[in-house]
Amino acid sequence: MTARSTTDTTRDIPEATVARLPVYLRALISLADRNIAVCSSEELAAAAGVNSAKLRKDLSYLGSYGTRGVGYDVDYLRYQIAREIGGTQEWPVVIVGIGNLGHALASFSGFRSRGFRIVALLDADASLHGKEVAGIAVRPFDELAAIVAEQQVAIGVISVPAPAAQDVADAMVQAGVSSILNFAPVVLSVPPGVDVRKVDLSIELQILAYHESRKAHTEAADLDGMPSGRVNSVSGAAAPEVSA
Amino acid sequence: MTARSTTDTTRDIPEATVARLPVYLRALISLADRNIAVCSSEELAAAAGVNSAKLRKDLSYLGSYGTRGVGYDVDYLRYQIAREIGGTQEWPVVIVGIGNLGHALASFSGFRSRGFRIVALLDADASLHGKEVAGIAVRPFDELAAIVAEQQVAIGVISVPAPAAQDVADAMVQAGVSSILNFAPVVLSVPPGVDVRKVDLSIELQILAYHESRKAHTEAADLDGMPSGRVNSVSGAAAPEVSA
DNA sequence: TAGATTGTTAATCGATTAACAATC
DNA sequence: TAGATTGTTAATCGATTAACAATC
Repeated sequence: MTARSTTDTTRDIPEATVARLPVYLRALISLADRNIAVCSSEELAAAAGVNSAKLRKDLSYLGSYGTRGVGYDVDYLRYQIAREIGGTQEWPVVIVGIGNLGHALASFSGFRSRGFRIVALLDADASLHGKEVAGIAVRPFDELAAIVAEQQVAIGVISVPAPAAQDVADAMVQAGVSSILNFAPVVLSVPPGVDVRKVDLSIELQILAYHESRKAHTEAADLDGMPSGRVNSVSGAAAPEVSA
Repeated sequence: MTARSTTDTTRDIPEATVARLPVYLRALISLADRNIAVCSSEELAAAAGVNSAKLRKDLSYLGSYGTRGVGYDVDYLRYQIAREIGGTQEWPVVIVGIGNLGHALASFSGFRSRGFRIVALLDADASLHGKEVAGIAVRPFDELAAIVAEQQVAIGVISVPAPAAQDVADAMVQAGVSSILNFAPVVLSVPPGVDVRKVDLSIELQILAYHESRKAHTEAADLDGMPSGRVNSVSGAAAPEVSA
């Protein structure tokens, strides 16, 4: 019955909290860049676009890293969060599908700076092989298994057209990848133990359109100038996981 | 106190449900393409990667569009969902920031096929002006206000580097855009009434890495081959909205 | 000590799920 | 009528929030 490892230091952190930790980390980095050494939960929450109660609750799952009456040491908290979310190690990543989107992903500097190293770009299209994208040569899709084994790749990114996505996922799983970020607009089937997160660009727009179409109705009623302060907005993609 | 319009036919649909409606719509289109005229909640749920109880609950917010003992008429349900999420009209969209990502977004065929028409590509970089991307000429960022007004643009996409994102958001809001899809890794401030959704590529990978780092511990315990069926995975980005 | 701010509790809210009565 | 499947209810679960005791 697959007993849990006994080394269970891992307090389990709620999914919603896990999804916000990278946001807090980014906010802390931004504060550190501005030479701010200490911050209150109120300040950090503002920088992260959440309310302070939620922030404190989230941080409480990690431990007690603040000082009552004072606040949080920016560098210390930053280190603790980075450690918690595995940001202190480097993760090798493969990208499969080097079309427009794959090209953009390969060129995206944010991955590297957050501990992800793109070790290979793969595409089934032979006309792309050998071409360099962001300084990395595109290689044949067939080499996936060898690359994953050799470089210990745990995370794969799928940016192929929808009809090819399931086959790519199957090959990734077969090769030993156990976390997949999927940009193809399809529901992937994967065995238990494999995590899939999906980024679906049209769906994001469709959700906006839904709310937009509802706004039209009440627009007239809002014309009497109501106070219009600014609100920090975060709507990170907090997606449910898959497969135990 | 901004009274609600009296034309309140809108049963209010939970956010989590709204985020899944586009997934159901896509599943129905796929069924229709395979000439399937009727489906049960069980079948549709499988195609959408959710369980059938959730699907039925979600659909119940729209109305009673099924037939007990029979199932759902694919075309009819498809139409009803499309109507509900505003997919029967066309939404003009502007994209600001035509770097690698903006280029990929402009070329993405999924937008057009889901009722979004890209009416303009804007960039502050003069060297891009006049260049065509996906058949659309890149224009100066300055023209934003004129374009939004002229084409009645409600939805804007931000794919500029992080430091420029807030300025772009401000200009969009000023011009009359009230829904923003933000790809820049920053927390945007917008006035109430403006919706922001955020797609944050590094954060998606960081969430995967978090779970991945926890998997390592229990790996050994899982070696005794447990049943490993397949599981449909959906982890759409179900993001909380912003600003009332 | 007085003031500030954390970490935690408890209440509330929203989402998920199983079960089943309604009904084709 | 018997079998199938929806739409809804009620229980459960997880996330958010306000409030405040603990404590620097």
